[in-house]
Amino acid sequence: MRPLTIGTLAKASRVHLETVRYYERIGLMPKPSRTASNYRNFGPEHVERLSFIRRAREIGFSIREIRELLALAEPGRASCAEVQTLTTVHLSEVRAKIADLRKLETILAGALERCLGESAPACPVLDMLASPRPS
Amino acid sequence: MRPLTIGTLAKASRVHLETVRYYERIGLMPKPSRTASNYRNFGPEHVERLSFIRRAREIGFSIREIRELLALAEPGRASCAEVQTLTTVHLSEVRAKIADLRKLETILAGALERCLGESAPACPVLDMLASPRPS
DNA sequence: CTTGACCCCGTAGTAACTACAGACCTTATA
DNA sequence: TATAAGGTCTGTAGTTACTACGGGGTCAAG
Repeated sequence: MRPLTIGTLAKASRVHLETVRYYERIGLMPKPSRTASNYRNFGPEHVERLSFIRRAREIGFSIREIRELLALAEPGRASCAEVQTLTTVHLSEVRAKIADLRKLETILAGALERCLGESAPACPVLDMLASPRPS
Repeated sequence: MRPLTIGTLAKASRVHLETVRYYERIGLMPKPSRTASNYRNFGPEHVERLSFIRRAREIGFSIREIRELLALAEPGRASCAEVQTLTTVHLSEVRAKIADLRKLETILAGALERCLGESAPACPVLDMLASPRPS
């Protein structure tokens, strides 16, 4: 098969082309070999790694966390326990964020409900933002 | 009372001092008057406006949205309907985010559960990230 | 041989701050 | 009055994770 150019790699792993270059710049992806005309030349292992990264991003891991995951995924380092720790931390962050957003949801929905009620002398949303003690 | 310096204003409205300057730079806060020695000199209306902004940020409104809210809050423009629209849009964004995070939560919790199960030949989290079809 | 699609690099822009550096000013204490 | 601590000034750069651009070189098809 043809040498894998950056565009093909990007499509294969469903990562934006410019993002591939970005990942290389920040050292998340290894520098690939180059053709005579200086084009990047990737192999299947790059597709795999890049797809791994994309999936991890989709699950909400940060670049820093992905670096750790990739290190832990190295052969010989099958340290499931450490991966578990990382994932647990991440999960609890996700849960904290959900809890926060649910509070916001309640606040916003409450204000909007008051908008629909008849007894609104002023705008309930603006009131809430203007006064120190929102309902 | 003393002229309200930036530090005092920051404390009173519970906004980081540097953020106050930032808000002024981007035109979210009006430029205050200055003392003879070029210190910013604020009044109670600044505390109010800054607190309004902080509460709106806490509820997750973007700076752009807050600009609109502030414009709508101007006296004479009591356009509750427009505020309601803005808030409704924001609420649906919050709900969408919650839905996304809940999916992540399920995925992460599922992988971790498999970690605890006995039948783990490899790391379930890494497996999930490595294979195109996670369970 | 030309056209269009691809690739190169470096830089700058995005959101919403936060953190300096180096200078000046004010207030409290000795 | 001197000085030391702490507050304020400006402008710039760093943060996260990209995305977009400009100005060029390269490759494959017709």
